[in-house]
Amino acid sequence: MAHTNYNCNPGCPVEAALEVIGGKWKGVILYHLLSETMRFNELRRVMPEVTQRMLTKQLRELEADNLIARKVFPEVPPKVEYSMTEYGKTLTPVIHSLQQWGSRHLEEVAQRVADR
Amino acid sequence: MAHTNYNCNPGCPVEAALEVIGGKWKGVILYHLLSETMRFNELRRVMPEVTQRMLTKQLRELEADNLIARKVFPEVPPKVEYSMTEYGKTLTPVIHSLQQWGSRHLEEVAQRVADR
DNA sequence: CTGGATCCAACGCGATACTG
DNA sequence: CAGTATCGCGTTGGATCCAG
Repeated sequence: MAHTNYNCNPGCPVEAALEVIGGKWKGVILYHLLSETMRFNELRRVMPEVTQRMLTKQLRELEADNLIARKVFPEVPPKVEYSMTEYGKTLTPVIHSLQQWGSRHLEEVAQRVADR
Repeated sequence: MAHTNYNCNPGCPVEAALEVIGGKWKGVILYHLLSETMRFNELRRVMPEVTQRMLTKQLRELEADNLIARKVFPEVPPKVEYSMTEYGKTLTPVIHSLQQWGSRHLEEVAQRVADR
């Protein structure tokens, strides 16, 4: 289910992975959903700078790729929960290493600023 | 767990990481450069679908973020080598996990197709 | 609350031509 | 070989309104 152009030397693993999780906000979405199931507006709250339109779009794509599950509760007011699928959970090492590196990177950048 | 920064903004580690390596082709570029130093046209060859313009741009950004080094040889014809910086090499776990997951994902997708 | 539909500006990106 | 410059279009994505 390619959303960006699929045009790889057939079988580059990194390209294949980025094809699926390389969307602008997908990494962050997966990061949050790995820690807990969340509703639509909960996701908006932890990612304030993502517009509703974009959040919806990225969620749909992740769902189409079978990484997350969308569960609608037939209630009023509506309630929709997003959670990782079993397949999506296999991304744990990827997101985890991203988080680890990001943490150290934030320190690194802060250090560079402090040095000035 | 007790110290995880739940509220993502600002300073979400995953966002910070994606900020730097989330560019459309950066993951693939880093993947290749982690295995070996390469010249400009060598990179083009292993990533045929990336235009020259985009490759140049992404390389410049990675260089600005101190992840890769650009070494110009004052020769005719020109020769420019791109390599990982020491800091860039700290991305090894990230790229590695991406590659691992991508490999299994390719098998998964092939399996889905075979099932039909 | 959880979206879908529409309009429109911004710019990412490709194509092409040119240069040291 | 390794870029830079310019043009132009198509997509992205924000803002807004509407709906179940």
